Amino acid sequence: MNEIKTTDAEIEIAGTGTLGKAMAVLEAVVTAGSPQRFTDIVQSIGQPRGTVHRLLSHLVEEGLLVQGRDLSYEPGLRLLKLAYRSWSGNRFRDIAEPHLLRLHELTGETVHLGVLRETEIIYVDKVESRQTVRMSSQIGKASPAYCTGIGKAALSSLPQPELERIAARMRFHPFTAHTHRSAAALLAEIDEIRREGHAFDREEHEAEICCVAAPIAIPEHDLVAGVSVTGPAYRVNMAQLAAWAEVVRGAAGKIEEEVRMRLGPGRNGR
Amino acid sequence: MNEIKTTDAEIEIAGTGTLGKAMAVLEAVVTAGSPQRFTDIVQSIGQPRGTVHRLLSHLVEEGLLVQGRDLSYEPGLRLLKLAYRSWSGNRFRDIAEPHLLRLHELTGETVHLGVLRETEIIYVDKVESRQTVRMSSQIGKASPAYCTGIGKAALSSLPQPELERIAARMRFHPFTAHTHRSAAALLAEIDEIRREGHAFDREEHEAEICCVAAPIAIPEHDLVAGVSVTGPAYRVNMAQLAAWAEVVRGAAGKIEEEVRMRLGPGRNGR
DNA sequence: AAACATAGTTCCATATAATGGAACTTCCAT
DNA sequence: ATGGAAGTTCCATTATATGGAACTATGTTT
Repeated sequence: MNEIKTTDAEIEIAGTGTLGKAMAVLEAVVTAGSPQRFTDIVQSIGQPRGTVHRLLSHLVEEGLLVQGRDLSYEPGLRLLKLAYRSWSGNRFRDIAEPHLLRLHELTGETVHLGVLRETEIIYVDKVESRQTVRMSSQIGKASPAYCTGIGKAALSSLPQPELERIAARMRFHPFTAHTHRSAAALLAEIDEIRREGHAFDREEHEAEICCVAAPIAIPEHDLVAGVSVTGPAYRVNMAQLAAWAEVVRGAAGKIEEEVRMRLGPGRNGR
Repeated sequence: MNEIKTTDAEIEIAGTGTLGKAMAVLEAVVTAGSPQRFTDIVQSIGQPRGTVHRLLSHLVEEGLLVQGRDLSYEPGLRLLKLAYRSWSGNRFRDIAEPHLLRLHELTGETVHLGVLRETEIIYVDKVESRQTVRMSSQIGKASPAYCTGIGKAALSSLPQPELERIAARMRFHPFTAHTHRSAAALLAEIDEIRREGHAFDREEHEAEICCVAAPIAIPEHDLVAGVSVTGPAYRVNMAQLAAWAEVVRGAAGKIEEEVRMRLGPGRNGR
């Protein structure tokens, strides 16, 4: 029992016992994006019905899921509450915020702060270009590292073996005509990014969206992140982005420095 | 073992077995708001060290917590990621959004959407008055129901027995001079709110902050929520709030109607 | 430096809680 | 009515969580 299923559609279950299974169920429901019925969940998890049923009851009792009158399961509010408290108490985000605001004032475009987690970038803060498009945050959104400016910048600050280990786990989905299609192509660009100190996203993730990003690396806190300035291609051409590269690098450097100062050295002063 | 500890400082552990304990540990770390050391956590949980230690390892392995070099524990990014997907896939929020924007245009002040969960209101969406003060969301923030406009509005739409059950569980913390100090006082105001159809927050939660709110109740989906328009007391006096009451009630009504239409009837057409 | 104190980690026999196959109930369609 | 699909409950079996205690690492005092 408890084998790791490797079928594509199924979610992997880690070696964290009961908690791992419960999280796999939670993830399955949350990822689906629409209310999931019992049978759907059983299928995506590949665990016996009795087990899945009990896990679901526990998740509902904990407020992590809610069950509607049609018996389908949806994410519960407790997740939002937990995330809010994590976010608002996050010292890295807190330290970076004024620098993001300054970067926004300088450029007038949207500024993002993202942290690398395995092969993904998770956005932890954002300053909107205007309130126009959509009102609210993409905070918590996860995007692949290989096709985003922050992602590539963050990757460029990793030691080569670590970078290669992570690159090997990526699945290169071709979002646009410009998306990297292989680890080799990505690694080649990373070399260049290391020399330049900044990365571009040339409509690699979304058509018509470009950005310039710089890495923030604080190895003594296991933190690999990045800042970026993003804009629509029609308004922000490559020359403009290149011109902003320096202030973006500057902001990244200042954030790095301030985090070092305020968070202190890690264990053993390493 | 597994007794429910009732000491004030300790976190209660539900009857959800291993998951319940793991969530109690997670909650303890997240709630603390600062990195928690092993011993801190053991104390706030009141479970044996061996057990807590293993739970922590599993939570770290799952990405729900991260452990710094000084061995302290902090919330991990996986929480943000899960919450983002829950939030962006939330149909109630999605349906309500245009109505919130319209309300913001009409009033020019900050508009909130919140859902009642036991004795608390959890904010699920927000339209900022300006981008001035702080850039980002209080989405996911939990506030007590008895001292917020949305909270009182939402409570007013509950059947009396349910209301009384919930009111009995509240602890009336006196945030300001105007905060209700007892269930009796709250229940009396709820009576009035039921007659009027809207609720005010007269600086009851935060000094200098007022609001007017209206309830959104969709019993067939177990949804009790509210919308509000909030402003600083110096700019928004009671007369102004009273004048907005009607549009707020209107927005709440339209949201209610549209949710009923698009989410369909619950089970048994109840 | 030695002795002490404190914090974190590992171990393992035991008890408890998770497991999962199967029986059962409910709901819906024909 | 009848058949079938979806959801729920049951319970003997087994795996997993438990937690007291021993252990290791770190840091403080004399």
